[in-house]
Amino acid sequence: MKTEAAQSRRRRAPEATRLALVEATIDLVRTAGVHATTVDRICATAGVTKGAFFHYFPSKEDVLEAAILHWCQGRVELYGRDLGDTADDPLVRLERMLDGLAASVRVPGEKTACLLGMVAQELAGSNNRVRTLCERMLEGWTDFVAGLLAEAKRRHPPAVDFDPRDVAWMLNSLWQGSLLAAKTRRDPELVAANLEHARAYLSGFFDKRSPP
Amino acid sequence: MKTEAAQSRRRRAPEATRLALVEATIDLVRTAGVHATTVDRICATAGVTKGAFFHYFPSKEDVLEAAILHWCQGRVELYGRDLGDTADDPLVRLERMLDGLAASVRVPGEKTACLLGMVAQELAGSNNRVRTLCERMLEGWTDFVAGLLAEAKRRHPPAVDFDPRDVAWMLNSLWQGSLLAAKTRRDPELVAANLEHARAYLSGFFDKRSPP
DNA sequence: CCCCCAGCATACCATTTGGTACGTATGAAA
DNA sequence: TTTCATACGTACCAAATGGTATGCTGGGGG
Repeated sequence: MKTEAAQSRRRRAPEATRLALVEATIDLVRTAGVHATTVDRICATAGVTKGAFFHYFPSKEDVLEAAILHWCQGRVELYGRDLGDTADDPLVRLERMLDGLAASVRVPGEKTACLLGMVAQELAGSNNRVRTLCERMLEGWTDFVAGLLAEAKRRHPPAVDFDPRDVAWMLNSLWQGSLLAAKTRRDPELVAANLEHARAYLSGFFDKRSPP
Repeated sequence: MKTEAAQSRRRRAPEATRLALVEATIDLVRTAGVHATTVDRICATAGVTKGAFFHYFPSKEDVLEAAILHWCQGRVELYGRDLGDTADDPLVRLERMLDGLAASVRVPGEKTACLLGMVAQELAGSNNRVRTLCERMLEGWTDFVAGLLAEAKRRHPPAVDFDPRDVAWMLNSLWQGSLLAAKTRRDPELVAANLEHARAYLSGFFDKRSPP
């Protein structure tokens, strides 16, 4: 961890310090959950003191929200690259997305956990502010996938009809549940196996070869 | 909450007191998570004092484990009833299971949360004892479903081959993820919709009508 | 009838936690 | 060169938390 904010202690680098705190939060929450991630530990991981922490964030809840935003933005960028050109066939882009997701849990040092899932599971029942934010983020991702599915329907009239948003939510749910199960079993390959089922299910809709 | 253990304060009812503590733990953890569920709150909900708590459980982790065991036993009994006779067609029993799961989130006062999922999400990365217990419980459920699927394969040779355990893990993952998403969106119907996709996927395997 | 131990209740404790008060260093502007 | 707001660091605090020590109490065995 210990970003450059640690070394350049008294050197002014506000953005770097803030980012270090946000990334430390992401890292800690993903491994231990929200409540087990204390402000002190965030500071220690980021290499700054409490004074710095509360200079940037009025409360612990505020770093959490910043962390969620930063995390989701990062994921959008990551998967966005994987998907390739927007002009490509939506079905191909969908395939690339599944490949990208499977690949993301196979990265050696990477934890098998989604920040959004961790936070939502822990706080959805008790903190409505955070719950709403998680809902918005989940919805964003689902909308994107639903868009791909809708475009795929238009370009490749499916053999069986389906509701894009409905299917997108199913994929999102399966993804979250897969991470949960994989982490519990300590077997990232479970995610890949589940994504293969998702792929098979999707291909069931479009199974007659369609014109380019 | 407040079970009869509250009223019969000085009345000796060891089993009732223990059960009250376990059920209070289940209830609280399902809504707020593990770390947010304090020993004090468990005691208050169960209507007993800390002295009683530590008389039955050496530590907080021990109630948690007892809660997990009790919860899983309760679920096995609940769904066991829904499935009907063991001699029935496994495919029919599978359908009943999906119906039972969908129904379980529609119960009016019921929370949209699985104790196992909550605990696993929060502790799998930090507490190996509890993680292992959760893994065993998840595996138990998966084995059961895999057994049904294997029996279904035997009785109704499927059009497309599949690995029962693999599919069972997928269903388990989808279930957990659906609860997570439904809780975040505050929409239990999402679970039902996702289970319909599961049903459709399964029927894809057995889609040619087979003899009774 | 008395004793004694399981089954609680009460009071307390050390540590941790989120948060505050306030001091100090830095660099850019005047 | 002085000024001054920003960007931190240090020292502290009240509350919460998991856990302990110890005392009381009722009912079943002797």
